[in-house]
Order: sequence, then C-alpha cells, then structure tokens
Amino acid sequence: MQSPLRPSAKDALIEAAYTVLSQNPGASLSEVAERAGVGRATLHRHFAGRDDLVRALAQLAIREMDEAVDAACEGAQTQGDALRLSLEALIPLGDRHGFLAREPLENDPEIAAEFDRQLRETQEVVKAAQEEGVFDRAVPVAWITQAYDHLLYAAWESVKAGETTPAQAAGLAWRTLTHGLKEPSS
Amino acid sequence: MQSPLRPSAKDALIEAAYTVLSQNPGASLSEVAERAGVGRATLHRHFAGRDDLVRALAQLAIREMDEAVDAACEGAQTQGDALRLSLEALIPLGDRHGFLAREPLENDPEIAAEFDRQLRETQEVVKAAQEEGVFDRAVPVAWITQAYDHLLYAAWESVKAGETTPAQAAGLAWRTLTHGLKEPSS
DNA sequence: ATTGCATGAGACATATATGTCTCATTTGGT
DNA sequence: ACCAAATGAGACATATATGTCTCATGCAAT
Repeated sequence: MQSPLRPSAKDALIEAAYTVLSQNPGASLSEVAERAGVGRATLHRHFAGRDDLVRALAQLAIREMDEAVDAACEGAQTQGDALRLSLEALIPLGDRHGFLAREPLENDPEIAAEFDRQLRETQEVVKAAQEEGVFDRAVPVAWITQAYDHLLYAAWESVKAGETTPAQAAGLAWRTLTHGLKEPSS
Repeated sequence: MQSPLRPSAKDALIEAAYTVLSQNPGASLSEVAERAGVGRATLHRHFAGRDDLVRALAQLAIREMDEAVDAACEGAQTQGDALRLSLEALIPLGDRHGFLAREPLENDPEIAAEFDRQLRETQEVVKAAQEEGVFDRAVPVAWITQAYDHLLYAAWESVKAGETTPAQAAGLAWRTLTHGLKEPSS
C-alpha cells in the first residue's frame, strides 16, 4: 500500500516535467528533477530515461483529456453541448495540451495513433454538431476542428496569463467559435 | 558583390533550419546542415553556434513578419481592414510563427522585447478596430488578440495540411473571428 | 529500538552534440 | 588557363546530458 503521507516523488516528477518540458522541450533531466525537488537518481528510478518519461507524460495527458471529455459529455443534451462542455473541461488541462503540442512525438507510433483517434473523435462530434445546426454546413469540418483546438489553447493561455478565469475564457472561446466577436447589435 | 549564381549556402541553411527546428526544436545541427544539403563545417562558418543560428532565425522571422504587416497595412482603409489584410499576409509565414512559438527564446532579452513590441502593436490595432465597431466593446482586447493569433496559426496549419488554400484559410479565420461559424440564416 | 524502503548525494563511464581545425576539391571570376 | 574564395569531408578535442552504480541518510511501520 503506497502511503500518500510522504508526497509521492513520482507525482512530483510528473508535474514538474509538465511544467519544465512544456516551457522548454530541450530542458535537461537535471532541471526536471530539480524542479520536482528530487535527486536526479530518483528520476531514473521511476523512469528508465528521457523517452520513458516523455511517453509516460504523453499517455497520461491523453488519458486525462479523454476522461475530462467523457465526464463532460455525460451531462450533454446535444453534440453542441458536448463540445461546449468539453471545451470548458479541457481548459485546465492546457499545460498537458501544450506539452503534447511542443514535444516532438510523431516518432512514437503508439502516441501518434492516439492522437489520430482523438482528432477523429473530435471531428465526429463537430460533424454531428454541424448537422444539429450549431455550425454552418458550408464550413469544412476540418476547419471547425482546427479553430476549436486553437481557441481552446488560446483560452488556456488567457487563463495562464491571468487575464481571465477558466469560466470566462471558456465563454469567450465558445462565443468566438459560434458567434464571433462582432458587435451583437450591428 | 555576392554572386547569387551559386545557391547561397546561408539561405539554404536558414530555410532548412526553419523547417527542421520548427518540427523538432531539439534537432542537432547536423540534421540542419544535412537538410540544407551542406556540410556541418559550413554551418559553423556562417553561424558561430546554435544560439547564433536561432537568434538569426528569430530576428529574420520578426523582420519578415513586420514587413508583411507593413505592406498589408498600406492598402488598408480601416483598422479592421489592416487586421484582415495582415492576417492574409501572415499566413504564408506560418512556419516562422511556429518556429518562434516552439523555440524557447524567453532567455534572449532582445528577442523578448521585439515580441512584446509586436504584441503591443497588434493590440493597438485591435483596439482601434474595436472602436470602429469591428469587435464588440464588451470583449477584452487581450482575448481578441489571443484569438487573432491562434486563428492565424490554425489557418497556417490548415494550409500546410493541404486542407485549404491560403486565401480560403484567411477567409475562414477572419469569418471565425468576426462572425463565428454559426449558420447565417438561423 | 529495529527493520525495510525510498531517497539524496555523488562518483563514474558513456554517448552525443558541439566547436575547431586541416586539406583536398569545386566553383566562379579574371 | 589561372586564381581566390567557398565548400565538403573528416579528424580531433571538449562540453554536456545521460545512464548506472554505491553508500549514507531519513522516514515509516513494526
């Protein structure tokens, strides 16, 4: 039975790795260990090497995002709702998203496959939402998905910069995607 | 007088570095030289080291983006037009944008200052466009700028993926930013 | 108190990237 | 044809990151 009394070194390492590697993918493992407040040897006790660490982070990030989306979709009445709720749920995971975007992991076929799956799932929901009338049928699904992803990351950056709360950022991103930022009256 | 008859090794190196380093910031200089079809020694003849190369790329990227924006603003009647034309002009420079985003250069104060300047300039134009009625006054300038930047990059990725032409991507990004993707009729 | 386990610190070897140098070759201009 | 400059290939030394190991320490459970 693992005792959570002593703060788990592995968890500290994972969190530190997200922070350090999403800010600088080329950072040394020493920097990661230092940020985690942990000796470098301990890092190697939990992860065989850099590749191991990165793969563990990527898989965890993918899992967390899947879980967040699944939970959000539970309470969704429509596909449009599912997208809106998922957006809100994914914003706090922005550092994971950023890590996955900056770390070069096209080499890992397993991770790449998961990426493809997530993209396809998102596109499916987008397409369904489009058929509900949430989006213009004349707009390509690929573009809507691109805009969704990038506005999601923009929302996270806005939160990270302290400009908005997560809820505000989610509202702004969703409005931008659906209504745009034009003056409502005009 | 430099003879452009022989394809400039320096230019080839710069172009290769954009491609390689924007895809993998941790790539070795050997990979950059190889992609450029140039010996590794030649790279060091033109750039003192990795830092030199990265700084040269960053400064060139910033200069190219400035020039593109300046040229685009020449033909703009309004600030809203300036934003729309700049968007279109910046899309082909998406690889530069991506390079600047992925490469950790917060350490370089000179580059960071240029970044700040560009951000402020964009925010100024956004604010002016907002006062023209292009954007809702209730929406924070910071968010509009964030959305502008990220939709710009989304447009570049859409073009790079072969999903759209640059002109189509610019149109979609601008529509998303101003009108959103909702069905026009409803 | 004692035992077991994870950890921290550091030594050590190794791999890779980097930076410098030399020399033969090619290219472009004269 | 000749010359000067740039280049390619490769040797070489060095720095840094990485991976492994050992040993002493601290903490928790018994």
